Amino acid sequence: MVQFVHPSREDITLAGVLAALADPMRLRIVKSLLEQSNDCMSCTEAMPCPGMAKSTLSHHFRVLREAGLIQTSKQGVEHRNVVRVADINARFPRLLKTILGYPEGT
Amino acid sequence: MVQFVHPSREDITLAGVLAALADPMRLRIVKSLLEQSNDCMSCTEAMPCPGMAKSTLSHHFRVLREAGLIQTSKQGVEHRNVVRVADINARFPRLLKTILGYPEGT
DNA sequence: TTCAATAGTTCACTATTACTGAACTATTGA
DNA sequence: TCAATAGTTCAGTAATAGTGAACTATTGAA
Repeated sequence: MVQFVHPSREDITLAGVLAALADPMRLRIVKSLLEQSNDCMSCTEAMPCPGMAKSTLSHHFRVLREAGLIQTSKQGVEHRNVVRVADINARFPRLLKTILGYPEGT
Repeated sequence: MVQFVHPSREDITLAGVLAALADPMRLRIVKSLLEQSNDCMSCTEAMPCPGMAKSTLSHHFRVLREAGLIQTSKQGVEHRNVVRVADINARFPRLLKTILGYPEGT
């Protein structure tokens, strides 16, 4: 049985969030998730580039999860991921909106 | 003769800036620099914690410099560092103010 | 029930990056 | 010219990232 590690809201650190977002792949994953109507996607749906290895993708999701940026829950055979918008906004107001507002590839 | 590498404004990347700030030491260095009246300090003046090795400090300044966050110029025997506020604000509006606005240790 | 397919994780290995002591360069002042 | 100061560079170790291979868990079909 797989158990996911999700830090509580107060354990989310600025350094952790910045480090997690300081990677183009992960930034794109978070953007993809937020562009969904329900903010919810499986890991492969949110894959930033086609050829990427499954284990690499899994690694990026784990980094985002352990930084407190996303919440992962198992639904059937796939994992549904949601950005923890409320938690991040409570802890670091305007941070998400600011960082994700810049155009792709900057 | 020591030559410093400073990226031009358009070469400053979001990932680079976030990675540079995703370290408590470097975040404190940038905060220190901005709290100065002239935003200008030598490396040792901006040292985030007393016992830190000189080479580690130098390393952190280099990361900040190569990310485009600070500009370093030699004045006499010491190096004066300035935060490139205009460049960062032009490239990533509100980013600096947002990130540096959170209380210490978050 | 059993077997195959799918989604994702974990392991193990290599490759890159970070930290720091030691040695070095450059400037100033005695 | 010599010593002191500020900081860099080098080299070695420690930590972190990327990925193929093997594994777990769920679903659906024979």
